[in-house]
This record gives sequence, C-alpha cells and structure tokens, in this order.
Amino acid sequence: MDVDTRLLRYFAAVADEGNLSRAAERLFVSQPTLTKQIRQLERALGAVLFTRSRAGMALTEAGRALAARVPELLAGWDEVAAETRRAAGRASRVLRVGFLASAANEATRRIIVAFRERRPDWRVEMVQSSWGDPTAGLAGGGVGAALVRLPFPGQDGLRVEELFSEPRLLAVHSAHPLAARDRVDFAELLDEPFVAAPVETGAWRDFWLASERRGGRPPVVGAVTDQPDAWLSAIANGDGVALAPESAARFYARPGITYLPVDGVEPTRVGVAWTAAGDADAVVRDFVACCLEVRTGA
Amino acid sequence: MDVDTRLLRYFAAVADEGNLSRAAERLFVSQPTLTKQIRQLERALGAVLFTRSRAGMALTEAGRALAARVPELLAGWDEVAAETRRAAGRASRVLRVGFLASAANEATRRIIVAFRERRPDWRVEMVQSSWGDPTAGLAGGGVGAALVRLPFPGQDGLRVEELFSEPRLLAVHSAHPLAARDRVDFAELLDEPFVAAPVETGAWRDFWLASERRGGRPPVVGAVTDQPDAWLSAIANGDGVALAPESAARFYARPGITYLPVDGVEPTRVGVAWTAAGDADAVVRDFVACCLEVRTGA
DNA sequence: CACATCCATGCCGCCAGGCTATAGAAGCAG
DNA sequence: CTGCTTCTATAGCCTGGCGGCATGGATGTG
Repeated sequence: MDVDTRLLRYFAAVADEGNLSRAAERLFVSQPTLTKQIRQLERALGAVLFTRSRAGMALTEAGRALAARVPELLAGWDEVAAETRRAAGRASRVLRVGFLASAANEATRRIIVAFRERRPDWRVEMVQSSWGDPTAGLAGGGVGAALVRLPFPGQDGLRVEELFSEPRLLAVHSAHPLAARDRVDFAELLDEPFVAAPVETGAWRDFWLASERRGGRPPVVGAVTDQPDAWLSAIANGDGVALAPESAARFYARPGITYLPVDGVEPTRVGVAWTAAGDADAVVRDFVACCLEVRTGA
Repeated sequence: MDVDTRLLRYFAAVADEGNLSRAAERLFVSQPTLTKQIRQLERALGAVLFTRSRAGMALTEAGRALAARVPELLAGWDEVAAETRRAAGRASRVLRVGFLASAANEATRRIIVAFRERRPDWRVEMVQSSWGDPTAGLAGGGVGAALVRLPFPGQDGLRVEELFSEPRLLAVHSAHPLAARDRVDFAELLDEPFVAAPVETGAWRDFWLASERRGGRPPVVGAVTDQPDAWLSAIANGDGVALAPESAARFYARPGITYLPVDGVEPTRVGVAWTAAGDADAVVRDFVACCLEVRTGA
C-alpha cells in the first residue's frame, strides 16, 4: 500500500503525545482533521493502532510495532532527499548555503568573493530560512553549509565555527517612551512585551529574549514571528520590543523603528555550521575555510 | 518535506523504463498524469531528476542518487506495514491466510478445523487474492501463510510445502465443438484462444497456458482475467478456453461451462507457503503442521 | 450538576490526482 | 523531403481527499 510521510508524521505525533488535541496543536492542524487522518491510516493498514478513551490515545500492540519503526522511515526519507539535493548541487556546481536574516552581515559578501576565487567554476546559492529553523536548513539537508546565529538547538549535532560577535541593541517603535533614550539597561525591560521566535526554537528563542538575565521571571511575549519582515512589522506596530544584532540598525533600518544600545545582555555570535558529512566534502571544507579566512581578516 | 510512496513508485518506474509512456502503462495511469507527478516530485525536492528528450527520460546525477535509494525506502515501508499487520494479528489471535480461487479445495476446511483444535483461542481469517498476486498476499506482508498453486513467481523466496496434486481439466463454453467430447488431447488445442492470467505473473501464467507443451509456439490469448468470476465469464462468453484444476468442476460448476479431461498436461499442485520470518512464528508453524497433517490423512 | 476535555461525525470549500484532448518537437521510413 | 510515429508537456475538466468549522457524545472533575 501507499502512504504519505505526512500521515506517518501525524501518527508519530499522536503516539508521542498520547492525545489527539495536543498532537493536532503541535502539527498545526485541527483535531478533527487528525482524528480522520489517523482513522484513514488504520483503514489502509487494516490494523487498529490506538485505543481511544477520555484519557486519550493509547497505542495498541500494532501501534507500538509501527511507532517503533516510523522514526527510522521518516529519517530515511529525509536523508535520501538530502542526498538527492546534494547530488543535484554537485552536478550543477552549486553550493547551497543557508542563512537567517542578514546572515554574516557585510562579511557575507567577502566570504562569497573568497569562495569564488578559490573555486571559480562553482557558485553559492544563498537559501534563506525562517527562525523556525535555526539550523538554517542544515537539519533538513537542503543546504551544504549555513551562516548561523549561536546558540541554537541542534547545534551539538553539527560542526560549528564561530566567526565573530557583535553587540546587541534594543529595537523599539519610534513612539515608544524609551525611543528618546541614549541607552537602556536590560533590567528596565523585564515587564516590556517582547517579540519572540517560535517556541520550538528553544534555546535560540531564550537567547533572543535574554531569558538568563531575567532572574527567573518569565518573559512577556507580545508577538511571535519567524521572518524578519514580520518581526519588524510587529515592532513597528508596538506589539513588543526586541533584542537585535547591532547590524540590524544598518540592515533593517526602517521608518518607525529606533535602535538603542542596551546594557546587561551578551553579544550575539555569528558562526558557520555544517554537518559531519560535510567533512568529507571538499567543497564544503573550502567554504568553511573561506569563512575562517574572512574572520581573520576582519 | 513530505512525500507519498506512490510518487516514489512512479519515479522508480520511470527510472526503470526510461520512458514516461511505458512507465505510465506499467503503473496504470495516463502519461500526462505521470509527467505532472514527476514534475511535482522535482519541485518538492528542488532537484531535476531527469533530462527529457524525444529518446525519453534519462536520469540526472540527482536522479541516480534517488534511484539508488528509493527501492530500499519502499521496501522498508512495505516491511513495516507487514510487521504492523502481523502485530495486529497476534494481538487479536487471528492468523490471516491468503488464498487463490478455491484454495486447497475440500482440504481447506479440514486444515482450518485441525488448526482450531491445535489452537482453540485462535482463528483463521481467509484473505483472497487475485491471480495478479500468485503469492496470495505473502509478498505484500498482509498474511502469515497462504494456500497456493505451484509453481508461481516469487516462490524461491518463500518456504513452500506441496500438499497434493490434482489433474487438470479443460474448461470450455458449452456450445464449443469440443464440449461434446469425452476427453481431449492438449495437442489439439494449440490454436485455441485461451483465457490467461496477467502477464506479470510470469511462470504462473505460463503454467496455466501449458506453454512448455506448445513446442515453442506462442499461445493465442483470447482474454486476460485475474479473478475467478471474470475467468468463468470469459470462458462462458466464448472468449477462450482454459486449463482448470479438476476441482473446478465441483467448485466452479457454472451453467454454460463444460469441463473435459485433457491429456498431455501436468497436474496442478497445491501447496502451503509462508515467509522465512514465519519460521520464527509458532502460530505459522502450527498452521503449516496442520496442512501437512491433513495432507497425510488425505 | 455543570463544566471541561477528550474523540468522532457531518458538512463545506478548496485543491490535488486522474482523465481526455491536443500541442510541440524530433526521429524514422518511404 | 514529407508524412507519420513517438515522445513529453499543457489545458481544461471532474471527482475525491484534505482541511476547516460546528457540533455531538462520552466521561472525568470540581
């Protein structure tokens, strides 16, 4: 029989959560959709996978058998898709490099120029990711290397080299009372609503909320965004303030947004990341070498 | 990204055939459908998988990378689905037994009774397959054992025990000139149109066409069917004649069909088959033991 | 007993998979 | 050289599936 990996992901989420409503929320679909999709998978397989009750969804023996194997199936497909993309890139001599927001700022250009000098018959294709994926595409296998902001979830499973750091500023809408200040201390911001990254980005979101500087107090979240333009709009609309790299004042200068120096928060660090498999790839190694070369020269 | 195994099967067929039109025919979809589905897979992956030309579809480097891995992905899913079904069967103490047409004739009943005596808390669920699948469901993993007709393609990869054999008769429609005969020699039938099984059943179809008794002459195929009722209809309609097990005169007695003894063809052999994994399954072993027990008593 | 929470069903809208018809390009045979 | 064949691609249409919302039934909780 045929199956869509989407159905398998749905199944895995329900198996993991033990509850259709929570799994639906996690998958960004409605609960009736999920109940119908799970039923369809059961019909297609000819096996009951869950027992239903007010307490939620408990796996049956067949369900446990499937739950044990589905992760490797999904991972297998992801790996094959990634290898296919890598093969496509090699064939067309294109290195796909993932990035978030402004990547490595002005250094990005110098890195690409250096790479072109080193490998004139290759070109770099910059592939933007949302903040929902702080690995900038590495996790999904669609890119060979990525320019990232540290720290981020999944970092431990990747090769990472820090390139440089830059101080962080506070971004506020221009009518905000703090906009007239020369600088602000983070301690003054504990009750300010913040524009945050999605919850599933974990440590990355905590970093940009400066959670470890809040003395255990939870942040006030005014909006959640995962792309720069949405983030800028939320700030300009007064939904919240945000910590931003210093370069944002140059790369994201926007009417209605003021950037202020802020004391009491660590600088943000920019790095280059790649997968362990990239170690065996001379093209990826060359790209990383160019990043490190540009770092030294900066 | 998500993918449907149907798309991967389509890709594999095109990769194998090198031609959309032939692959479409093999997959029982139209050529425009296939061209659209392959394009969609390429868009989803972000990689060109084929170069197109009047000569057909040639794999690119990315296509070759994918083609190398897709069979194991598809086999992996099939195996997981089969294991899930087996787990479901164990949980509900149901042994699913595949069969074709009349299974093991009257012996079927005796086998099931014997199995019930041996394992009173279990039951047998008989699962019919079409002749398109002479393994009677074993290949797809939906059954734990199967009552089969020998020989059949895929047999070498399974465990098989012959149970008994029976002579073959000729089935003709009652207005056929041969219907009045007491018996017929196969040599007289070389120019008769035959009702055949699907081409992809290979050796099984050859067996039922008695191909090795035709001195190299290709059979005349009047119709192709894959289920008993369609087969009987085709014979009764005069589309062709067919070799049939002797038991067909009892199990498929039909107005308008006459069964005649025929000389010059081997008898048909009935067997029980199961997968190598079944050796480790005590329930499957017991079922096979019951089959052998009934064979001895026959 | 009222409410909350869980899963299931019904209905609707939109989109995807499949079809037929047909077009364009290119190779082949006469 | 021309007509035909064969290959893939596109357009338009139809039907079924995916997803939503509204709501129902069952059950646990305060």
